Amino acid sequence: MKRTRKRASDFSRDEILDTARSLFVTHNYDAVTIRKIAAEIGCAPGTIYLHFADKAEIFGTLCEETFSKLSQRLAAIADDDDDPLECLRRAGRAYIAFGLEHPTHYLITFVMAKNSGPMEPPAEDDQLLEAGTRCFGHLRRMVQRCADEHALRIASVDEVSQVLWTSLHGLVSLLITHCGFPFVEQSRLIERQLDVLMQGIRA
Amino acid sequence: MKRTRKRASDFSRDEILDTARSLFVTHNYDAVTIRKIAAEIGCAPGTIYLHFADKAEIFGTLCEETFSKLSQRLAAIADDDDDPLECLRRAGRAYIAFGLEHPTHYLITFVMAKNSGPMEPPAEDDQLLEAGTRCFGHLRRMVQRCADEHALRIASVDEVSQVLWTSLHGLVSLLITHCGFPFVEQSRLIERQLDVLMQGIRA
DNA sequence: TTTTTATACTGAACATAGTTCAATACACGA
DNA sequence: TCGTGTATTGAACTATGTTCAGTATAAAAA
Repeated sequence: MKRTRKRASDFSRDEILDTARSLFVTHNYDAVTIRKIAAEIGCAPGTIYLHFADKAEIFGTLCEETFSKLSQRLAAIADDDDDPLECLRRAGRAYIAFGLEHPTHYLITFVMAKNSGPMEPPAEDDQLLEAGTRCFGHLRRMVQRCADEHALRIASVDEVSQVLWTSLHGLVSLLITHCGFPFVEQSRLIERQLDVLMQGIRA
Repeated sequence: MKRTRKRASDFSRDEILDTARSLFVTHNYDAVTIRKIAAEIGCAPGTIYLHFADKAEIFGTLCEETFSKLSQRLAAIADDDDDPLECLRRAGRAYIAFGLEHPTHYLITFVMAKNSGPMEPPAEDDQLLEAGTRCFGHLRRMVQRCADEHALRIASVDEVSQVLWTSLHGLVSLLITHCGFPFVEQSRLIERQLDVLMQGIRA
């Protein structure tokens, strides 16, 4: 015999992910508890661990899933044949919008990054970082196209890509976490940031 | 009688802060436990709470203290009579260096920001945010000087200041947490970031 | 139909957090 | 020496992630 599926209550991996995803919209990482997920879907805490090694794996899976959507958006923009500099600006805008739409996912992937702190082992959360690096790949590809058309002041595609990414990330993460700070009106700040960055890299 | 000081072991506020500070250098926020601090200085966990309301207050105090140093550094740079754009660049460099020197303090103040997550109340950690906003004040003052000398492309001092801050913050926080990412050589990336930002804001 | 068996599931228990508080120890004035 | 007020204790409370011996169940076997 190989399979003994189909029980009255069969708690699937997807059911856990769905519940976690919905709790995620209104609660942050610490507030979404294994016990709360279990209670929500009506199973015991231990059941969760039949499908996931630990809490991080649950949220890592959700992040991967969410960032695939960002990856698609960026890919679509990168495939446009518009002015590459204009593509880059649109990609930046899309990146920021995405972060603001999925604040918890964004924070978990890019700022918590588990073990975040000095002196910790590199962690190498291959699974978790993959989503991010894939997105970065699209960004880098767009920068490359700008470089190919001699539209950049700076020769190194890596340097430009990383400067853009870190700058966009700073804006997104501060807009998400520091709601208290008296930022200027959000969309204006975003456009200004894009202005400065584009002006800073163009030839 | 008013004071019955001087016991065999008098656990002072400073002793707690000193211990926490030293643990901080090699451990992140979660790893520095109330019980570990207590064990280190040889008192009971409860003793800590005679001096601090909770764990956040301990680390908030340390952050405030640390960021006062940054504030001083920035103030010194801001008071220079050099070319204001050059001051700004030096300030950016100092800000980044500071973050890399005090990674845990930096993360706690600017990325964790307790309650960080969507839908949480603004928190308004006046005490904790004060350090940061004071530093931002120096930055803003420098930007103002650039504006006074018509050295900026963009009229709004607030917009420029915030764009600079968020961009610098993005670089610092990613360099601290994402040690795994294949960044280009660190000092080169930092200078490129400053290049792009300066080029992006100058008239 | 009854028995066996592999597996999904349970939920109490473990380790570790932050935090509280009744009980205790102690220094010092009387 | 005693009494008093305070500094200190450490067990206990709640809550977390995680584990695992035990239980229930559905399918295969008899």
